[in-house]
Amino acid sequence: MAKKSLDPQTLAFAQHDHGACAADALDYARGVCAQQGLRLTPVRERVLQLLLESHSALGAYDLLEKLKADGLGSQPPVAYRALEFLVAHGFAHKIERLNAFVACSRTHAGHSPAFMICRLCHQVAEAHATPASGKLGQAAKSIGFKIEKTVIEAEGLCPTCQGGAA
Amino acid sequence: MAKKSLDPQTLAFAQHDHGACAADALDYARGVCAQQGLRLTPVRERVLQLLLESHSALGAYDLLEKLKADGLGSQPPVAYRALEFLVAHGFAHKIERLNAFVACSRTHAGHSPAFMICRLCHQVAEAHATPASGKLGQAAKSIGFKIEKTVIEAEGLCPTCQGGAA
DNA sequence: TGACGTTATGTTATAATATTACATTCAGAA
DNA sequence: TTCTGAATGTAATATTATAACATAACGTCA
Repeated sequence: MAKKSLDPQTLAFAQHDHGACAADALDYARGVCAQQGLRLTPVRERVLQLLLESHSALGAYDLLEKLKADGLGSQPPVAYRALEFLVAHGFAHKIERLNAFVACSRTHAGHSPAFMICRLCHQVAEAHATPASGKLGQAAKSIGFKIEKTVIEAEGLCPTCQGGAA
Repeated sequence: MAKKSLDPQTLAFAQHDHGACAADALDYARGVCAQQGLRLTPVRERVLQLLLESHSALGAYDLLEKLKADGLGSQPPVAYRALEFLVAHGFAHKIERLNAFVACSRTHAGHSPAFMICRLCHQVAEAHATPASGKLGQAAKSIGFKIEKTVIEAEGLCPTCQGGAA
């Protein structure tokens, strides 16, 4: 029985007001873009919205279909370019394990994220990692490897799916 | 100036007798297979050999080309099936970040590996991770997420490439 | 031995993910 | 307005991966 965490970093598996969660994230992205002179264009904003609709990872082609439905672009590069922008600016992350993308839960800036992927419900929770401090960091240091980026993804069962069905 | 580590886990970036390194790994795999009644068939053994030739990750299609040259199979499933076997039994690992595969440096059994990928020379070193103990483990525990498998991959510069060229 | 069940391989086709290249349009600065 | 760079539209194609089914090899046990 995990404590009923309200840690916004790992919201995905907790009950929460998802409408507000998504709206906040979108507002945040709009703010950052305004501040930094980034262009949150219709395609980019729509992709972010689509990612924010759930805490699941979506493939580029899933997104592309929805964009099509909105009349916002129909060829793969449209989706990939929007995702590239969102990832570059930290509004989304790629889940390498799934070749898919999630919105950033953005509760910490300039972070090095870690993800927990439920193999049943496919939701993805984001946590903050400190790769430099663990075994990996030690190993890197001891051999002189300079870490620039880390991919940290755990696959398993979320609290809900552990109890429930198959 | 990292210490001249002889840690076999992170051999990739250190000078070592690679012929022996590869031969040992192959012998080890043969032994395990003999012991456990696993069939290290010609295709599987050849794929392992190919992976062992370098400490770089190879794509399934790279391997397939080499298999072709050996007359050992020419269609994708041949390579993927051999890789599936090798990964399932811990003789190789998939590097999710690269959609490619490396031989296991197998210096620890039943492990949870972490990888360091040099973005210049493309070599990959393997280290032993303890995901349960770091921030990720804490986060998982606190929300009740049950980790079954972890992907831990660092991208950056190996000692050699830091000093050297571009 | 030979018939059977299982595991592995061969092969075709296709699915899923991602990028290149080039034309066009749009937004903002000069 | 004109220019410039950024963003988008679009076609084509590259790369990674799997499904499905036929055939062959292997082991076992009657």
